[in-house]
Amino acid sequence: MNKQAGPAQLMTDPGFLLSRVGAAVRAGFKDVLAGWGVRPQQYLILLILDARGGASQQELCTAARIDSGNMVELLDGLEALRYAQRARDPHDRRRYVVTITPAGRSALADLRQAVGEYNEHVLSPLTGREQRQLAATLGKLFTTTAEGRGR
Amino acid sequence: MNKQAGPAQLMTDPGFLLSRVGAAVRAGFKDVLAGWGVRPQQYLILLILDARGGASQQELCTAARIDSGNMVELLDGLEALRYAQRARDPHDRRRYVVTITPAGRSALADLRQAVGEYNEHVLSPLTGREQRQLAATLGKLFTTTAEGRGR
DNA sequence: CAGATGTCAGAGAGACTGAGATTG
DNA sequence: CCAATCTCAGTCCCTCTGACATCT
Repeated sequence: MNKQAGPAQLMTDPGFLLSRVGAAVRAGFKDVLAGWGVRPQQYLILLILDARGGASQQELCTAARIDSGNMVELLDGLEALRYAQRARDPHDRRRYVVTITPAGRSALADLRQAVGEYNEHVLSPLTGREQRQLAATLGKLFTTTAEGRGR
Repeated sequence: MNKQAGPAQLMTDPGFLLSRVGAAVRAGFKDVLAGWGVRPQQYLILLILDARGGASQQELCTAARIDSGNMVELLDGLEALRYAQRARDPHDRRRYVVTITPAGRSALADLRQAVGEYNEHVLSPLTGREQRQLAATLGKLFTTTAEGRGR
């Protein structure tokens, strides 16, 4: 087993590894969700809607860090699947109130199960202790890299 | 496993954090390289060419995990910048031998400096110990998530 | 009017697929 | 003929920008 991974120094570069492993995890994640016709961002939206009970598109954009230009198509897809629905906010008719449907909650239960299994699979090479350390360390980086996005 | 990942629980989900932080790091990385008119994949190619002294496009695709269809345009760009050049392999005229130019090595020195500073900035919220642990853990995941891609 | 919300069209990147030309 | 290498055209997803209509 030759290691052929290019410059060996990259294998210890946290920035490079973060970007590479993150992309690989995202790709596998996408494949899992594709079985339900749902994209990663739509899964995120369903999670938020389930937790909050309802949100404007603006709030969804902020919470999920999704550009408002993309949100339109993502919600169109969820409405076509009957997993979510839009309704004008009667108090402020510029806004839509987006809610998750019973069918959406049902699908979300399956999705959570599948995603949980995928996570276990991806993290299986690590010990439980390493998994917790990784989550804690990434949590730190998440809060600091989170700033500055959005329109 | 347990689960019930609402948005709050997502902050402790390693898979989610990996995908998010990885994307943020990749985006910042791209901005740094953009100052030299170089894209992340082209930087990777330069690193590999510098380490090996020369490679066919096929070898570059494998080492950098880049699709052969994309490699064409990436090398076109590096040739236009005079950072790399293609020459037919006289022993197998199907192949190109790609090499880095002196100008490419010079630019690469600057790029390494800038990338190093960016890495320090990104990882600054972590202690030295955490940085080493992160690199080691990601290294494990990299080898297992690496399989299966390529044409 | 100014500001907020949502929609739409298009750019650019990365990842991928399929077809074809050239060479071994 | 078959396989390997490279090129080209096109698709898909994600991100971002700018213009626009609607509503407060």
